[in-house]
Amino acid sequence: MSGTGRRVGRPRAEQRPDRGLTPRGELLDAAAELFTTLGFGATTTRAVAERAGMRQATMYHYVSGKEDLLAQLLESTVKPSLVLAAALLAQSERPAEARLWQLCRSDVELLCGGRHNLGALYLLPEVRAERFAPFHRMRAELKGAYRQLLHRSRPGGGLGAAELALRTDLVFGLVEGVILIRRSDPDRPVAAFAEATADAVLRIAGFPLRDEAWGAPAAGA
Amino acid sequence: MSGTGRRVGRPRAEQRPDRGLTPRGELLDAAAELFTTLGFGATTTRAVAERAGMRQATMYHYVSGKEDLLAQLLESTVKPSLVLAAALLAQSERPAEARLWQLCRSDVELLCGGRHNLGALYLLPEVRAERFAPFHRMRAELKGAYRQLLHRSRPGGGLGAAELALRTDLVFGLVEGVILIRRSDPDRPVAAFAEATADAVLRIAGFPLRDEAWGAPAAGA
DNA sequence: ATTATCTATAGATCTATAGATAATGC
DNA sequence: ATTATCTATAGATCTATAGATAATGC
Repeated sequence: MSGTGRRVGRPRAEQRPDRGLTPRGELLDAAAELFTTLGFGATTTRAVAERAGMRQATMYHYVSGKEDLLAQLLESTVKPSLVLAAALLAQSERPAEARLWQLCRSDVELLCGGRHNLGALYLLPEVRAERFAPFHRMRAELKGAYRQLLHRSRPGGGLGAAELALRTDLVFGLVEGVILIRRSDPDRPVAAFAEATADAVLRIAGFPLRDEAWGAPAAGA
Repeated sequence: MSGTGRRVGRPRAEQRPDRGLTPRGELLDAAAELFTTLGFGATTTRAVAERAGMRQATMYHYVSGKEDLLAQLLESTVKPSLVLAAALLAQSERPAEARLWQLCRSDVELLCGGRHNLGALYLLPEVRAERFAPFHRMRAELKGAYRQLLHRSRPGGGLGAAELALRTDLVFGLVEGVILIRRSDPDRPVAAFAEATADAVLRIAGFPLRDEAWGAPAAGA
């Protein structure tokens, strides 16, 4: 696509090795680094463009501004989990608690695995703006999946609506809380941590410890 | 202190009802509102000063700039928990799990109780700067208290160092995760939520559900 | 001709300082 | 005299647009 060799248009002022990204991809990558490192408000369009290898004005050829980049970065942190959640909800033959565990682990890996702690962008006040409604909708949908899996799981089955909502919040809070944990310890190995978080979620949900009693697939609710 | 009546100095351009705060207090209050609402980078010195009832330049009479305000706001979100943690660590006659539960509840109430979601400021990239080292030190100290209480509690007693560190992270992550929960549901009643979070922390720590088995004071480790 | 990029810049900020001013205190 | 505040502003940005330029495509 953006392969080697001659490309149409005036050459860039500063040539750099081709990273195999589209210009928009280069901008997103630069924005991810700068937003999480310097902050959104403190990041200038010049900084983003220059780090992406182009002049400030050129950026407007590809995006309408910083918010455009932020919106896409946010959505990229939810979409894969949302796709997985939809698949898991359909697997009604598997015990709900095993599916809940898998969703948690994978969600934590997504939040902790990327090169930048993009989850930290969730808390930006700017994200409240109407412009980011699609992101908020996706996140609400993901939370809905957690709630359903909790509801269908063994100890969740008997819960009243209020109690179910509360546990959903706690579970979702723990999963997204890994954003803060990652912040204070950025180099932690991800895989084991993701599993430990998924274990903890099941404990919050009301299951006994996995290494004590859980492990063999339990009967579905 | 800043009571009624005549005050030294040129009067403010726009007179407003006295809120009983010092000028610095008015600035902190304005900054809390604006930082959490608009974002730190997007908040201008003019906005802070004007909302506090003075002109932009006057602000420099009291603070050296926005970062000064941010530093003090951050510290105010940890200090009360730190004081409580020190007191609890000294109460060696009480079961550690009861003290852990109390610390969690109180920490959540602090994070969710204030007029603004100041915890959301934790994730600002600006906060990494050397200038905020005191805040980071206080937070690390609070986390250390959680670790000790976990260690001294019944199920934590037998944990290896790595496992203890992991559970400390999960517990601390869940408690601070309430910042994100509050963000998506700002008007939740705090008291019940704080207790539910403390219950969840004990479950993560390895205790059975409070409403199933816990409640009577258990023997200390 | 089309495209991607560049340079240049108008207009709108924003921060932090300098110096003036309008109160009270003595 | 002291103090708290004001007005004014220099200097440094930053954003987004206008128009020029240097490639490839046909």
